[in-house]
Amino acid sequence: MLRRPTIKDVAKIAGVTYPTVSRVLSGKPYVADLTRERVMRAIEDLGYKPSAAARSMVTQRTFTVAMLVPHLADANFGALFAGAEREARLHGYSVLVTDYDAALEPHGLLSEHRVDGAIFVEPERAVTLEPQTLGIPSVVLDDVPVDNVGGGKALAAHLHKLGHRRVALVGGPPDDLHASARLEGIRLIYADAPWLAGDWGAESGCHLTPQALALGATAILGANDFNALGVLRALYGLNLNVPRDISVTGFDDAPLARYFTPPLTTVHQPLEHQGERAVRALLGKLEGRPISAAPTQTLEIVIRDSTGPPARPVL
Amino acid sequence: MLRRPTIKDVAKIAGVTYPTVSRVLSGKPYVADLTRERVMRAIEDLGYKPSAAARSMVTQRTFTVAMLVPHLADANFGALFAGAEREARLHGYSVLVTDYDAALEPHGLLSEHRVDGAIFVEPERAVTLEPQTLGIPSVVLDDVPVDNVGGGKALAAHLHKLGHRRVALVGGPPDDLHASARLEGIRLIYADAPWLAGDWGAESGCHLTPQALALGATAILGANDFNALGVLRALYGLNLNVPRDISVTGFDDAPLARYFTPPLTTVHQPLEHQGERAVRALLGKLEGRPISAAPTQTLEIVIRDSTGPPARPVL
DNA sequence: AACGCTTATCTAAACGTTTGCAGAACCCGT
DNA sequence: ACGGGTTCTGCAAACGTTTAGATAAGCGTT
Repeated sequence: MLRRPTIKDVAKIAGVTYPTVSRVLSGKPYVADLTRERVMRAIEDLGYKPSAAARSMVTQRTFTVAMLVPHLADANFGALFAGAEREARLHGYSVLVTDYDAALEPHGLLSEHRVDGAIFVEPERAVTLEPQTLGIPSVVLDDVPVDNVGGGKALAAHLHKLGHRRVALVGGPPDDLHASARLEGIRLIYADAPWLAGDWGAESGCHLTPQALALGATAILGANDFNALGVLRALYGLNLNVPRDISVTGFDDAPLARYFTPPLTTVHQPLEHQGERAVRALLGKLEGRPISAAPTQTLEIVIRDSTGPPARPVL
Repeated sequence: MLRRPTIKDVAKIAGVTYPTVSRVLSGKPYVADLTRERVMRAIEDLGYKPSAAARSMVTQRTFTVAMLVPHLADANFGALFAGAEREARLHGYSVLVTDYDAALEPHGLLSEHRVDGAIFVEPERAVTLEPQTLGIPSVVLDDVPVDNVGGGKALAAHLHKLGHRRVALVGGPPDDLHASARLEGIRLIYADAPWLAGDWGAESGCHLTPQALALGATAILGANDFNALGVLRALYGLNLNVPRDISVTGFDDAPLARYFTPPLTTVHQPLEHQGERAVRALLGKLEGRPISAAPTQTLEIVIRDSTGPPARPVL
């Protein structure tokens, strides 16, 4: 294998000049049917594939957007990507996933005009480099806002109706916007609900559980489903039954949540839809379309087996 | 904003010609210290970022490799990516993650010389398009083989020692190589162990559990941790206690596995390491280095609380 | 038979880099 | 003063496309 075939090789075989081939490839009008056919054949025969690099040299576009996730390691962004990918494809774009940190490296995605725009999955990081540092348009997932407050409230209301009088929020980084919003919603019902912050991992939920119990909580709300899993784990270790002795809830409705022991009551996050909308917003920016502020999306609570009446009902 | 600064703009400001700037950027020798300094300053001032497209036009390389995962949606490849990314960065490459299907689209990663090589995470798909269809070097994750057979055997041996006489493998696609290898290992101990195949999801483990029970199994081996989670869920629904009434094992040691109820006995998969080695193998191919066949890597069993002696010991 | 339209193709310039080669300037020993 | 190294910098070609503008051919009107 010496060299990859170029548009010129195709042209030579088809007996035309190379701009004609270009026209065929981009589906431009004014190409004779016969010519088009010959060109197609040549392309096929040679196994020619256009060079994205050359194309984007002249068009100054890559038709690619980046999706920056916090740590790629643990994330839960599968559905998010699926939605984003589909929407992007619909408009002739493709989506690349990377780590924040990797993307910012000297040769990273964002540093060398490799993508036309970026989607930041976590708002916190985005702001610190948003202004002009980042030379390309970007959107934060939260530009498509979801009603975390409402979700928290729904969960709290559910527990309150079951008879719980004292609950605690466990997990989530102390300065995180989502976690804070969820707490805010909870406090709409339980004004003095304590928050034992940590991070988004199961470990966090696990080791904070004893404290929540010590605070007298009869229901523990995980800041997300993984936190909740940790809580479940700790409770199991303490020989406490869920939901008989204590109730637990999560947040996000991860695909696995319905398989926890017991299946987790949580709030469903329409991640796929969010990914789709984020892409739509980004492409809007890219093509200079005015972006209408997206309406906040309400979140549905999904009740499973991890919640029930408290052990000793107050009434 | 009219135009992004180019190497020529930098050159003008620094008072040199643009090839000199190029030399500075690529750290070539023979650049006067003073000149280098002036150029650096200009780059800084302008906020200049090189164009990857232009660069790869002339070098014919992108210094980027793709990591193709099955469905990106559900996958468990976080650690894998982390390892790959680190190793790649070490050699000046970056890693992009995408979906098989997306990558093969007309404008996908693989179709337009956007990457120098590809890593296929699942062997099955890779072979179907390996030969010359795919115009670039690629490696399959299994080029860095792990001892699935040994892992299965270790699990089986552990159960056997606990006193189990009848076990069943649950989940995993019927034609999957990994799943088959795991079964093979199990049958080294339990020659007639049945396999109730499905897919890799929790759902699969969940609805196949009753059948496994009907077969008289006192221990159920999930083909992976998610399958095992489904099994745990089903058992919970059946009011059976793990491990008192029945034992359960997984495979892979997903980060979450230690937080299952009860914490899952499983086999640890060194994903990070595998990602690292896959990249090393790929870069080897890219740079024409001879690739030494990697030795099969042994897998460690990790024993947690989901396994114990059978309910009615045979002896 | 010359005219204008439409349709099809070609010519040439441009995109932003890297790199081989050819100078230019300097320093050294003669 | 002169040739012969170094060390630095400029010139020009090349990479594979897209796209405006020029040209050519075909055809229906006058």
